[in-house]
Amino acid sequence: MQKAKNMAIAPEILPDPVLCTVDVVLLTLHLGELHFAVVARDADPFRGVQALPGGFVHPQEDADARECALRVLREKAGVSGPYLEQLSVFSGRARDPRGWSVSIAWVTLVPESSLEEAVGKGLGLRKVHDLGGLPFDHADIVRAASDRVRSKSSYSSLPVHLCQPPFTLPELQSVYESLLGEPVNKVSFRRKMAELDFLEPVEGEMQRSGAHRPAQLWRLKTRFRQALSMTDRGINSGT
Amino acid sequence: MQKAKNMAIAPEILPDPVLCTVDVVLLTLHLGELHFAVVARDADPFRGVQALPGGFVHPQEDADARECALRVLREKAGVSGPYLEQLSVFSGRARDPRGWSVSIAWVTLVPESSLEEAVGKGLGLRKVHDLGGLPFDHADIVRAASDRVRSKSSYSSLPVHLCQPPFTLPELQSVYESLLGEPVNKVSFRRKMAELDFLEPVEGEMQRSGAHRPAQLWRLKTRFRQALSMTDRGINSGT
DNA sequence: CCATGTTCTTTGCTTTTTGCATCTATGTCA
DNA sequence: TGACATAGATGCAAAAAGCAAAGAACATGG
Repeated sequence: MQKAKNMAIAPEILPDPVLCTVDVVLLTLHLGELHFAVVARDADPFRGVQALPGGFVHPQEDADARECALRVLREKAGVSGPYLEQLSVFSGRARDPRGWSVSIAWVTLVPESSLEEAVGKGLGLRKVHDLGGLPFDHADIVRAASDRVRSKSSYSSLPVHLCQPPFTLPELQSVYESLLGEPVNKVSFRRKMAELDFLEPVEGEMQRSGAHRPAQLWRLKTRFRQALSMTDRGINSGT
Repeated sequence: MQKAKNMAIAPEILPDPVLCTVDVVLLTLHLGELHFAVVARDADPFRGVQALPGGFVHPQEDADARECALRVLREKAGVSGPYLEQLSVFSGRARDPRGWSVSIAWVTLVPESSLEEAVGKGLGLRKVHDLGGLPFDHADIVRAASDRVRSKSSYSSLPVHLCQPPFTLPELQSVYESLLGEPVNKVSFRRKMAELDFLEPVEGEMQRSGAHRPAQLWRLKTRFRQALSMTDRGINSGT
């Protein structure tokens, strides 16, 4: 039993309780636009309202907050083993009517195809600029996640997690362009991918796209599934 | 009274308690090396051991976690109004013998001169690579803070907070070089500062350095006291 | 079975940015 | 007043990024 090992806290210094929760901004690209996942809340406050997938930390189940976020993702979105990074903590007495609370917010990026099943079961997708009606400070959280992802997109491998492997370089480029909001020079893009060195070719080429030269297929090198590859010079606009 | 307004939580879904604390990595430059501040813990566990300044969140006093971090800085290090940014959350059941805990970790950068009084009153300074004997996971926290600051140094105004204004460009350059761990080309550095555009000249020049041309004095523009100025291309090595 | 269209990929420049050496400016001090 | 030291500017060389256009590889239709 865990409690038996715990050290007692003198009652006079025992702090007032703080609600400790986790919220996940699950991002994906749908029709070339960044979307985040919402689920209907199953309890008050805001029962039935669409909100970020989240919940209380369960000290018995969760070894740490990352495990908690992964559990939430698994239970509410059917997602396992995604790229997951800590965003920020949102805290204070004003954000939750139940009292002083802490939300440990996480961002995760997945290809749209990995959400198909969950979307059939009630998971919702909303554009990251469509923030109306969100409870608590979830609008702030989504904004922060979107800003973080967009700013990291210009100098890292982050956007690759929105692509279902194997994928082609033109496909990946269009993902980068969606996040950056502007076209990218093709040659510069390929030079940058070579420099970042997080892709490896997959044998066999794709041809389904029709009457033209087939493209090489690529996938993420395994050592970059959690760690990002970064460069000190970003990608700029193009043609 | 705050409690009166709070919404009740049904007992069956009330989560187990989580200890909610704040820890601050207070960084400064001493003799050209990055140091962090430690204070002797005033309670068990680890009473008397040198640790990061920190403490429990006080829901009555602190409006949010940032306010809590500022309070800790004020009470334990005599620092007010510094540049302060959230680092990360360190959490889990293993990091604190009292139970499942969350530490919201913050980084702050101050000029050495602003710590003189607190150092006289028992605040300690240790090199960021000297992590022996720290309690909890404070070594991990300091490492994360040091990594964050070093990596942001190459493309942002962050290091300026280690300089007591007014300062000269050569002084600021040597601060950047200390953080980057390598010399920086003088012309590139000045071009980058001009591009980042976070400095404004102070009338009057310094001459105390002796038998040579005096240098222009500068200070941080007020709008960059909390927000950083960033560029998409970093500073590289130089002569 | 070859010409045509389409997109992927590479190549050869032009333009921009960065790095380096040097030159000038402006003070102190003997 | 001239030697010295560091601040700051300037001009050129090297490197990187951007752009246009050529070449490659396929499907399709005459």
